Amino acid sequence: MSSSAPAPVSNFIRNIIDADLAAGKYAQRRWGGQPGPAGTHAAAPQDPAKIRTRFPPEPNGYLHFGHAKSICLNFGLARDYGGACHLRFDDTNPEKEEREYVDSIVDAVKWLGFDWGENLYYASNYFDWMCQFAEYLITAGHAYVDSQSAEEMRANRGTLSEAGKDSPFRSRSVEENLELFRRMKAGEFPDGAHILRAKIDMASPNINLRDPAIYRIRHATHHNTGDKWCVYPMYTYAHPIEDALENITHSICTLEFEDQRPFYDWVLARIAEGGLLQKPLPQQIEFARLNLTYVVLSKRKLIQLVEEKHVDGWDDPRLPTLVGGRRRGYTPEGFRLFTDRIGVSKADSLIEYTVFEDCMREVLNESAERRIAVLDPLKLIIDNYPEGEEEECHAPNHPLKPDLGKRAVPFSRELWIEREDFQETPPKGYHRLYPGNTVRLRYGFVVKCTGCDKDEAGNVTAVHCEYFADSKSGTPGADNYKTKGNIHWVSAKHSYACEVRLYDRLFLRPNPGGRREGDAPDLERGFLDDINPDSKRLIAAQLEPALKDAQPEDRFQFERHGYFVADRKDSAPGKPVFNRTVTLKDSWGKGQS
RNA sequence: AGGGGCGUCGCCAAGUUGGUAAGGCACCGGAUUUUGAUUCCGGCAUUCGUUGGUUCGAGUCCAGCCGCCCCUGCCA
Repeated sequence: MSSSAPAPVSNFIRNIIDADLAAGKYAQRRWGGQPGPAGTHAAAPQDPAKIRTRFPPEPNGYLHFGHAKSICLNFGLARDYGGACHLRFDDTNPEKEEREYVDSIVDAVKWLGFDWGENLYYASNYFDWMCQFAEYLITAGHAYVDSQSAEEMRANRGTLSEAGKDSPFRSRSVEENLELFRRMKAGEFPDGAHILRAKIDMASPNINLRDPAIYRIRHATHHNTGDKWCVYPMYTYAHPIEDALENITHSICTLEFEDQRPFYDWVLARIAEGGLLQKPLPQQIEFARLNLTYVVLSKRKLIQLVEEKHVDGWDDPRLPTLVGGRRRGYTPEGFRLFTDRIGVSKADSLIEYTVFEDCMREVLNESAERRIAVLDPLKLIIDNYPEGEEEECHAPNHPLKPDLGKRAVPFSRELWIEREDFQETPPKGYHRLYPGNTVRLRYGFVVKCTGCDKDEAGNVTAVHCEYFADSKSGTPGADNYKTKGNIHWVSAKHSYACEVRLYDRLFLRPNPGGRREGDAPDLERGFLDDINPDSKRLIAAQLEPALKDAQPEDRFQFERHGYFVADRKDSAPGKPVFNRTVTLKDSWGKGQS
């Protein structure tokens, strides 16, 4: 929706699409309004979508930042080229997939700001066609039923450097294969008794072409098709068919599927030979998956973090899941900006986490209203301010957007200031509060520090100062006071204590579990070794009164601190709880306060 | 070991038919600034993993070498 999108930079995928479009590759392609084999599109009008891409998650887990890259990529291309992007659940394995995940995936994609319109599909709705195509392949001599055990199959597959051996069942007749496959389908055999395989080449240097499995027996209830089937297609067979049925033009996936592409093409070419699929056939394009420093993105590791309770569930704000990022306060705009900023290529890359954070800062700086919060409160007493008196100061809600107005913040004799804004003996270059120094209380008065109180242990318990009555911000002459320091505060009498969660990176090292300098050659480290024990800190902050009204997911900049969001789960009406999304940049070294 | 990929500034990443290295982030200066934030201006690869070759001319073509990633699930 937002218009100021910069011109997209060229990348290898856009180059392919540009060339395809220039060649008029899809000019004759038709779209029957629903996915289907050649016949369902034949008499239909031209496909209104210039290109079709798809985001095809398997509904067996939560989406993470890596998926966000893929989502933004696929939906972004469709948007830019006047195409369509389908949301398709790749639910070919009945044993691992659940309804709960499809709902969460739908939410996540919507939240990121994308719309698939009518194009929400399930691979499991194509099982009839996949099965017909399988029978066609058998009939054409391109597939056979193998009755070896899984172990035998593995043993006969060969190795990376040695050819495999043909299965003793490889030369069964078409009739026998058809008969067996139909009986498989009818439920006459137990799991694993037989398997349908593509007949390609057991000596292929590409292991994926050594007669890959295409249909296995699984007596299991499927979340969508129930007990209708007891044979299920393998991903490598199903995926190209799903793409073709849906008129996908560019099937974009990650690099590890590169070796699979010859089989992808083989499946489609064989079936198209039977006139069953519309041409041109979809093409698979592979890109490098997202890697981020200080983060783990593998499903296995994320599960472990959750199950072993190193974090508080899948939506823990420290997790790089989309639900976690959402609770953390990261924004959809930020994810989109990030995807654009890092680009897409085939080179393995490792993106610095700060790039991600900077994208969030950039978006939040523009959109978040400002508020005042004292995270580590220290009392400031203005000795020459009349006891019992109070007045209003006025703070702009957004320095970049005066039209957002100002709000009143109460001022009184005793304030809370940030503990780190006072130093009895200041380091060089420090220009906040220290005895003798003059500082402006942001949006309020200029004060001169006169000293501090301490307890027996020597800890500072309160700071004293005197204010200049004619220095109030916004009043004539206030600008005559020049101070280098400018600190925030809240009135002790009017502020309220609130739970704030200060989140920090979950891992202490850029490559969690990676080797460290000086490690013995045989030392194996786990990613859990690098967990940051201090990644979540709960504090009681003092907030300005206006913050009480914050609604779940309202985002603010707490001035001089960073961006915070009212937790969508733990906030109660009138009692929001805040999560720190990301700190402000700080060139003075405050960093992780 | 066989196959498939990748290697351009600290991190990403452009580089259509060979013509003499975009941009972003980071970083370093300087200006503005009631956030040590933001914004703004300026700087930042004689060099494209490496070695040779072809050419008037190569990041772009050829050959060799080096390094990294992926592939031996009835997972996706």
